[in-house]
Amino acid sequence: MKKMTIYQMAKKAGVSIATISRAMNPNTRHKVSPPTRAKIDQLIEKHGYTPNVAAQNLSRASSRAIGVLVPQQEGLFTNDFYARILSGVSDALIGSGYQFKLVMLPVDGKNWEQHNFKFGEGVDGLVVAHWPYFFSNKSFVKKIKIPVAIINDWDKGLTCHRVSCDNENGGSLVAEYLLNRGHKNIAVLSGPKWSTDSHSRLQGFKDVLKKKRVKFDAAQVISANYKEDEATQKVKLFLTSKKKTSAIFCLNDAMAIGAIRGIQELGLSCPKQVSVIGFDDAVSAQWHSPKLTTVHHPIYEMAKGATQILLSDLNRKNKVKKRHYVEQVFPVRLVERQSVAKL
Amino acid sequence: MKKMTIYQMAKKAGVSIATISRAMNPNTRHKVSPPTRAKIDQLIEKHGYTPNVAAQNLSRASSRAIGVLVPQQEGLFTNDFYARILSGVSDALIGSGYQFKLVMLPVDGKNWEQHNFKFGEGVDGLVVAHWPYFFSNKSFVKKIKIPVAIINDWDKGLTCHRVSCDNENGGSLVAEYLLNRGHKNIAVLSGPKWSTDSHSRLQGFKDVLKKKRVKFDAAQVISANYKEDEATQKVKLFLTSKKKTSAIFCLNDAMAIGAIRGIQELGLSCPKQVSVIGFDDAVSAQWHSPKLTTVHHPIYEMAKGATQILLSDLNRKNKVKKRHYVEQVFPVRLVERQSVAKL
DNA sequence: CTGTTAGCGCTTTCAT
DNA sequence: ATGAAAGCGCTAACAG
Repeated sequence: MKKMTIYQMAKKAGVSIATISRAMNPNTRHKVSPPTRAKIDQLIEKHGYTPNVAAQNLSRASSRAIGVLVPQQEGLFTNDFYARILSGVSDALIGSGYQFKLVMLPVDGKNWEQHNFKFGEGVDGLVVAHWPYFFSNKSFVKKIKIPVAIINDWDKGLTCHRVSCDNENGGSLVAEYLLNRGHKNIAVLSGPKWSTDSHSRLQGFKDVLKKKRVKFDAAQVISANYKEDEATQKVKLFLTSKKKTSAIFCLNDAMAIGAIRGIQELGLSCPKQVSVIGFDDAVSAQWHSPKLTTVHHPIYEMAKGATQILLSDLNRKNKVKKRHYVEQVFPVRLVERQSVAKL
Repeated sequence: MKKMTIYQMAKKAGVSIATISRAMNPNTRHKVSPPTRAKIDQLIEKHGYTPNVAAQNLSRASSRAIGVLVPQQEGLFTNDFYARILSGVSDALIGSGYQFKLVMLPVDGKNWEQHNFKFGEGVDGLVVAHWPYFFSNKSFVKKIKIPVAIINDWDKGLTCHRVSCDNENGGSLVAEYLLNRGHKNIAVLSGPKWSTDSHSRLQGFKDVLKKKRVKFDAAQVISANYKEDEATQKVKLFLTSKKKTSAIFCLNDAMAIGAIRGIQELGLSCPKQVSVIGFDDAVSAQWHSPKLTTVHHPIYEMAKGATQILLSDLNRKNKVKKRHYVEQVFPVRLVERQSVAKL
């Protein structure tokens, strides 16, 4: 049983295709007389007619879909962060009439040029959550002809919407919290050098220390890579040389988990002997022992916000108003659990 | 800067639109002479031309996208199960040339008829992971004109592809494991009556008990609803009346977590006094204390398998071969952790 | 309220 | 190797 076309339906109903079209579209449905409407409805039901979406899209010059650009990676959504992003986007889409399309792009830089053309990929707008791609292709934002909203606090001055979170304040909150609990000798497990988030967090952290006149030198930052295992190793190494450290600020939760393991493998207790504080508030953070004190990253809200911004841009498009790019910064908050001791 | 059309590109290149089209398409690209190809490539690059996807889809009568039908629910993908489904689908799609489209449908039965027409929603095939919808609309499988793969072991005899897991064997594994560890007085926290998975698991469980001549009566099954909180309540109630229970088989992990809490709130120890075993192997299961012994549910593999089946169906479509529906059953395995004691 | 008709931008024979 | 032209199925003016 092949799909029916609007022409076939029109013939069966004894009306023109325009009438069928009107009857099918919520906005024009009232323009069809009740009797005709009823007849058409019945026919539609009987034959299970559904309009050809491609034809509609072509005719309307819109796909009524927004895309989410993510890295093409095995098991991507078992990554809590991406799962939260998808939830944010899909929640924002509820009731909007827009569909949700995943646009996956490889993470390695190879052949990205080939993929560029994919940006037209049948979406009216794009939420970008693809770090690697972004970094080597900032200019794509200029090339792409549809509205874009980027999730993160990279460059200013991009011709697109941007949502980010207050990483700097997050770092400050950590510093204040640790200081208040009596910690003076704090080590930092940094993120990869390319991570602007990591830099901002560290900056906010240092600013508070400086303001409070707590000395902090480069030797206290352990350069790491956001990975759990590496954190374990580096922490063990660090702790065996520098005895004085009473707390470690990990620039993400994965490393915090790793750090705790490192501490425990050294036969030390967390938080009794060494406290750990993370950043992100990954779901697993609340289950590990000790439960991780960390800074909540509003990634869900950011994704939702990015989508909403996109949607209102799309709605505004018909109007004459000139486009402007919105930037939204979401607040972070410290979540106190059990991995930081009071000295 | 508006999007260019193939006509504008053709004019600039001094060739016909057919030539542009050929140059853009991998399959026909070799039919264009190298010089022309080069010129076109350069022009495309210069103007950032990308074909209009809707037009392509209409012309090709294919969207090169597969859809995943999921319930429209806030925070859906923070649910581990759905996250794993998405990962499975997107992993299967890597390199396939197909895009991934989320089709979200409300969970309450209202207006589902209105949504029916959405099934044409611009996808070439559909992976169904929408329990509520399925149950009230089994017939949609007949109406829909594209290949469908359903994730679960509902009805046999549906005209679509189906993947499931060996729930019954899962139940058997649990029974054997518990029996081997010396448990005789086992309670069961059942799932909602509509859950065929739950029934199958229980069936497999009972079969083993019967075979081993361990008596089991209806009073030992606590009817519950897959919810954590309810499990806590029911377990506390049950345990205060029936003292003999040494182990509880929970038909999903959420309830297992709840059950453990119930046990602990009663001042009892799990697994020392009461053992608990779950089903699903949710990510959180490995972090709770005690770490949950459970049956691993291959939902990721199922989603991936469903997608692969769909893709090969789609590829086969051109050929003359008659369609046939494939059914694939994935094995489960027991994951031993710390929530079951040896008596 | 309903029908006619001109696109929408591309793919794909069929010629040449 | 290239071009001309016929759709693909629908929407939206426009006319009545």
